[in-house]
Amino acid sequence: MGDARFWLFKCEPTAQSIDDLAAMEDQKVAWFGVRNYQARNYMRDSMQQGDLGFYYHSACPQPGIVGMVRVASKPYPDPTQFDPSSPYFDPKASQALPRWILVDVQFVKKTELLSLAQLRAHPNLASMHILQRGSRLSITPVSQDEWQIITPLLHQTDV
DNA sequence: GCCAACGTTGGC
DNA sequence: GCCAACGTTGGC
Repeated sequence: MGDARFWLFKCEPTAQSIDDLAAMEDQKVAWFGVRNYQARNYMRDSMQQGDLGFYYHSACPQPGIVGMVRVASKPYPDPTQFDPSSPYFDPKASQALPRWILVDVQFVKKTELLSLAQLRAHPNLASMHILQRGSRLSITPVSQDEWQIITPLLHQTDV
């Protein structure tokens, strides 16, 4: 703890693209709907306000990194778990014993697509979590080495 | 649309 | 506690 950490946030662009995030109030959104314990634990136990992350578009024609984001809150209960009308409602969760914890994620910048194929092609990124066979976690840690390899490959978009 | 990989559920 | 069945993810 204490050291800066880096993350990768996966999201389907049909659900919430990097442009959608940039268009939100304060360019910030609660990362609701995570229902995987490991991903939850990262948010609850390991993330710190100010940590940086990559924004990754998945399950789409061009999967890959499309921008940079920042952890913009401390962990707090995901409100959708208490909402019976939400698809993320969890009847086993209560206000006293919330089960699902999230953080706010804030837009930092949009970049040109750094595709999954490009990531795979890089010899020094082979151990990246996202590149492992069968990797499905929606939130994964990124090592400092990986961060320093990838950030220079992210090019500014002309907007 | 296919299918491999993974997490969860529930019977026993 | 085991494990088969099932649902979901996500690249291709």
